[in-house]
Amino acid sequence: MGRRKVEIKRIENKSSRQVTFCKRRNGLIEKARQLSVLCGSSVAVLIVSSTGKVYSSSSGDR
Amino acid sequence: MGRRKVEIKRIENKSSRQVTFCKRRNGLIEKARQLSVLCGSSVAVLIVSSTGKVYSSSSGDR
DNA sequence: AACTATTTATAAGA
DNA sequence: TTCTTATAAATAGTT
Repeated sequence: MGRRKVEIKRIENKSSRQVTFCKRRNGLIEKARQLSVLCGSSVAVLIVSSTGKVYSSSSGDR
Repeated sequence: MGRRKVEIKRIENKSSRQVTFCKRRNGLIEKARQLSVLCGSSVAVLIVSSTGKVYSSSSGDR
């Protein structure tokens, strides 16, 4: 969903990968929240970046 | 992303909720897979439907 | 379950 | 790097 179609394979450029990680991580968590609210389901997401940082969200947080 | 803008609040109609759950659950899991591949990260998603069915995915599955 | 009109996410660019 | 915008992708309502 951007200026160009992107293949789903590892992004080699480190800074591009970092930017994409940040954007898509936020997007994924928002999608999880929406699914939870719209459908009354419980959703948990756990993400560990390639550098080892952990990000998580769950419908129980709110 | 549909014919109409949708408010993020519980869908009251049961069959609509079921259809939306199925579509968005699949979408969420695909987004998780893409994030994992693009950015070399580990991603796990756990979903429990309002009827108690459990769905999960993790980058380790593959 | 398959189809599109439309909204939303986001890849590049500023 | 924070904001913008063109385009790809997801999906709401329809068939």
